Amino acid sequence: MRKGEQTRQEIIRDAAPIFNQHGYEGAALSDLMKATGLEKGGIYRHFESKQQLAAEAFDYAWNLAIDTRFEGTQEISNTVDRLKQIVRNFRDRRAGLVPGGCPLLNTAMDSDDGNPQLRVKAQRALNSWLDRLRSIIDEGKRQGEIRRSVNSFELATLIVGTLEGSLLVSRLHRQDTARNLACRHLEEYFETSVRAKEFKGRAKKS
Amino acid sequence: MRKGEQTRQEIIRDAAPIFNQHGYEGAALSDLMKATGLEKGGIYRHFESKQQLAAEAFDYAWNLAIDTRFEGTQEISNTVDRLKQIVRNFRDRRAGLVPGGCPLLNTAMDSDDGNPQLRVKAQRALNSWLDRLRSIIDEGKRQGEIRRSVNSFELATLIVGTLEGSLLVSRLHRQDTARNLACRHLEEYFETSVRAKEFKGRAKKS
DNA sequence: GCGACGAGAGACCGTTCGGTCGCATCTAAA
DNA sequence: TTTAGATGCGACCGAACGGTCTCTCGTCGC
Repeated sequence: MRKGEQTRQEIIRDAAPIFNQHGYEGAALSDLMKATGLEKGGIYRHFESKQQLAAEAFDYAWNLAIDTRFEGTQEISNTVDRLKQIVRNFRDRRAGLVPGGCPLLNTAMDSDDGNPQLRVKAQRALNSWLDRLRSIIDEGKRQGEIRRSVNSFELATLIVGTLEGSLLVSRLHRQDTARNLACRHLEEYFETSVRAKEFKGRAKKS
Repeated sequence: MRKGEQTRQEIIRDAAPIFNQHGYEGAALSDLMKATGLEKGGIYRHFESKQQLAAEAFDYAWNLAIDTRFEGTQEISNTVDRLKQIVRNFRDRRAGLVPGGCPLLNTAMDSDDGNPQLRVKAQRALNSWLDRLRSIIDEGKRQGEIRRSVNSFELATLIVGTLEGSLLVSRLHRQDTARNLACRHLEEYFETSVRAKEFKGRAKKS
């Protein structure tokens, strides 16, 4: 019983990059066999279908990604600075992740037509990410660090959209320019339009 | 000779939505046969491979998209207002496009691993889009409508990244919120950080 | 109206797909 | 050491894949 569970986890770990790089359809069982070093029967012993394996591989990849993006941010007391660190994490911390880029971006596109099971997983992943950002923004508003005029849902959506979009352009261009640009833009935006102003000036725009 | 060329164009037109919705691998020949109403031999009479058909279908879809996004913008003399109209076009003008969403976004993701031919096409499409935006921004700088401090390449990249990212989130969420938000954000950004402050004499309403 | 050729059909090809299953082997508790 | 259940192998399956080729039919210049 012990050995089996260990093998199962290894399969997930080895299969995740394949799914993340090639997509669900593009990840052939032969690829998964090569990556895991197992034969077909060895894989199907632990998963009842390719779908199920893909689902667990996505969870593995996404958890790794989301943990990395929020890494070392809990200690930052000021919420605006915390948001800035999250943006910087998105830009800088790419080591240790599952190869193939953001699992959310990949799976969202991959499952857009067909594959409802993976699509639901991607939607939940997006929502969980948005929720974590929203709660930070709401906390900031409560603490007076973020302007009351800021809509937390809208800001969270803007952050996610901007970051993921820059990722797409960066990947197509094969260079980091777009990602760096988006991060700088967001940090600037946080300072000019999100962070609550001290009493020296009056907030004038939304 | 005439009949053949007409059929060829019809195949491209009918195949484009299939490729745009399902991706290259996901678009099976049987799907293309159903969409075109032709048998296998009828399709291969006009295209020497699935690859070639996919490439031409992408060109068709992308030209339609890019034309629509710049539709009715040449007449706008002020460059900042022109940029704003492009953003609005991106948000609003979705009728008449090839179904399945932005061909650039789709093909970029689809060809990220493997399929170098389509990837090159996507890269060129991105560059052509960026170049058209850059030339507008440069024109604006020359005419004093856009601040000299603005880097045209960076602004163009930011616009594209923000728009495409919002598209992704919108599609995953199955609602337009993210797209509308991104457009509003960009328009605001144009006014606060792009439009030159001095010459407000030629302010033009949209 | 005829003949030549362009156009399309569809049977056929080898390969690969996801998935199954009987069997050999390994593991670990008694 | 024994042994029963856990684990993994790989031949096998039907379906679907992209692609080829021959043959028939429709179109169009003469």
